[in-house]
Amino acid sequence: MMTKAQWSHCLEEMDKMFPDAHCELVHSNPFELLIATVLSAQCTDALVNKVTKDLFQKYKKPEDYISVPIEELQNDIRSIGLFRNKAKNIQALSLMLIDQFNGEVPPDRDVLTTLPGVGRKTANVVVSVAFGVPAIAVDTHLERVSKRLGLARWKDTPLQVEEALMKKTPKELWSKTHHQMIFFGRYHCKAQNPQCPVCPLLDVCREGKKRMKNRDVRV
DNA sequence: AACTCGGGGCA
DNA sequence: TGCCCAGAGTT
Repeated sequence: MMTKAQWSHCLEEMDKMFPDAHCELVHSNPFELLIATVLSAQCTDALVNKVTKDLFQKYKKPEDYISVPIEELQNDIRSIGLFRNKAKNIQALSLMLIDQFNGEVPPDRDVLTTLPGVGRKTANVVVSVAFGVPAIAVDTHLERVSKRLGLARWKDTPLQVEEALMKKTPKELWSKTHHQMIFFGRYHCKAQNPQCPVCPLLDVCREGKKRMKNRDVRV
């Protein structure tokens, strides 16, 4: 397993590679971030941003989302995947915010998870980006990178990966680490054709060294 | 643990 | 045109 010192070195190298890593969802308040993050499940942030530009012009408050027929909301988000589920979740979620939370987004990860369409990953993004709560939102990028580097075991669940990362990372860096790892995973440590031959983390990466030894990697 | 829900992007 | 990408909920 990777040591804390090695992981600290990795974070420094990722910072050099992606100094501008940041949340890519376009939003101006916690409610918009919540909607954008729910929409982002199983699709890219770039795709979500195409939809939310118009969406947030039309829908400002939870009340606005439940004031239209579900077919209309479905149509407004049709170009992203899973739009029927997401439209239903957003209307149910808006109703819950009005009924239980005075129309506000609760700034608590475990409370957010009770909302429909909000799992642990989405809740972690919302509390960390909107409310500054230290959190590491584990998506497929973080999961893959953590397992390749040797920070987590191959059989670990996303929650186990999150716990391993929190254990090895200073708390004040949790939120930043999430964004760095997203960029590193998407553009460098890709699911297909990871850039091991030019990777600055190669000397401490379990999977990278294995791949270089086997030389089945395209350079 | 496996399955389902749906599109866009890209080769 | 077929493969790859990206979470939550249910069984």
